Amino acid sequence: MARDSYHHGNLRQALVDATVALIEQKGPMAFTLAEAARQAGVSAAAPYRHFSGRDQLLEEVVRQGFLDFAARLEAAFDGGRPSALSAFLRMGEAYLGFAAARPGFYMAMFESGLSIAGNADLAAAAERAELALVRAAEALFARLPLGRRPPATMVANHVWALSHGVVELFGRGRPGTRSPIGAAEMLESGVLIYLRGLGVIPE
Amino acid sequence: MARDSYHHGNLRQALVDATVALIEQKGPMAFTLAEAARQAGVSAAAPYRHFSGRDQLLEEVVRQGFLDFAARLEAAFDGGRPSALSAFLRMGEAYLGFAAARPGFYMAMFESGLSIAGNADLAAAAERAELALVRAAEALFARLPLGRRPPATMVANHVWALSHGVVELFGRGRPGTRSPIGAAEMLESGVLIYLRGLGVIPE
DNA sequence: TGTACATCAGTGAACGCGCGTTCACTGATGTAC
DNA sequence: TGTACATCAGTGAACGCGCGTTCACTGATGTAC
Repeated sequence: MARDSYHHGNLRQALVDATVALIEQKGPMAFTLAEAARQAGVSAAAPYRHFSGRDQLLEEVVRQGFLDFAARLEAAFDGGRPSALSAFLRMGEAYLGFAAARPGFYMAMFESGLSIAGNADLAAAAERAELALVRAAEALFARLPLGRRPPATMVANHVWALSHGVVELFGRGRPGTRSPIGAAEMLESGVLIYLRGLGVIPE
Repeated sequence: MARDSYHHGNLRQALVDATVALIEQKGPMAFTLAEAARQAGVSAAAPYRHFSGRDQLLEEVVRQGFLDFAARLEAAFDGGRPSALSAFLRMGEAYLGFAAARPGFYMAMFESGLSIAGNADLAAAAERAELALVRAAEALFARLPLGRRPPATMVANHVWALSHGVVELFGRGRPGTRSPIGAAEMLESGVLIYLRGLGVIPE
C-alpha cells in the first residue's frame, strides 16, 4: 500500500481495488474519484493518467467483476461433473459466494446503475457469465428426451433472477425483515423446488 | 403544479411526488433535495418546513411506496378469489405492475440503499407487504393435508426473490441482454414451474 | 559504464459547480374579540 | 363585519464543503549512443 517512490507502480489496479473497497463499505452511491485516489495514496489528479474520468474507472471495476464472476461460475460448474444436477447446485453456491466474497464488485455490477449495454467490453464480459448459466441449464436437460427439454435460456434466466433476488433481499438483510433462513439455504431450496417443477428431479 | 399564491398549499406531498419523478428519470443516485424543490417550484430552503432534511424526504417516499405496494398486493389477492392459485398469480402480476407503473417508488424502496430496519414506520409498511405475500402462500396450501404444507414464509420469500430478480434483471433491461421474453411472462412461467415443484399444481 | 534526452506518471494549485443546510426576513393565513 | 395579532409557510442570500476536472509543472524512468 505504501508508496516507496514518486511513481506508484501499479496505480491503475490500485484505483480499481480502492473503488471496490469503497463501494463495499459505503455503497455504490458513495464512490467518488477523489476518495478512491486518496485511498490509493495519490493526488486527485493522478487517476486521469489511467482513466478518462470517474465513469471509466467504474466501468473497469464492472468489467473485472463480470470476468471474475463468469470464471467462478464456470469453475463451479466444472463441465457438469460429477453430475449435471450437483454441478448446477454448486454453481448456485458460487453465485452467492461471489456476491458474499466480493460485494463491492457485485454492487458495482448490479446496483450502480451503470449501463452495460452501452459498452462493448462490458457486454461481452456479462455475456460470458450468462453463457455459463445457459450451458449449465443445457447440461441439466441432456438426458431428457428432446421433446421434453425446457428452453435453457429461460431456465437460466429464472435461476439468475432468483439468485439475484435472494442476494438483494436476503443476502444483506435489505428489506428490514432479515429472513431466519440463510441466503444459501434459501437459494438452494428454491432451485430444488423449481427443478422438481421442471421434472429434472423425479418424484 | 403552478403556484397560485405565496403559500404552496400542499408542498409536502408535492416534494414527495417530485422526488419520485426525479428518481424515475435519473435513478436513485441522482436525487437531490435542491432539485426536488426546484421541480416543486419552490426555493431550496422551503423543504425544511416539512422535512428535517434530505433523508427524511426519501424515507417518506419509501414509506408511501410500501403502503401502496402492500395495498396493490392485497387488492390483487382479493381474499383468494376465485381460486387461491389464480389469486396468487394475479398477485405476481400486481408485483410487476407496481414496479412498472411506479418505478420511482420501486427504486426508492429497493435500490436507494436506505435502511428500512432502522425506521419503525418503514419497517411496519414493509412488513405489511411481506404479510400479504405470506398470506397468499398460506391460502395456496389450505387444501393440502397438514403434513404436506410447505412453510409459507419460505415460499413467500422465494416468490418475492424471484419477482425482485425479474424486475431488476429483465424489467428494465439491466444486464445488457434484454431478454426476448417479457418480464411478466418470465415471472409467471417461473412461478408456475416453482408451484408445480411444490406439488400445488398437479401433473 | 556514462551521459543526454525523451517520455512517463506523478504533483499541487486552481476552477466552477451544485449540494445541504442555516438564518433573518416577510407575505399569507387563521383566530379572538 | 372589521380589526389586531399570532402563527404559519414561504423567500433569498449566504456558508462551507467536496466533487470532477484542467493545467503547468517536475521528479523518475527508460533508451540511444
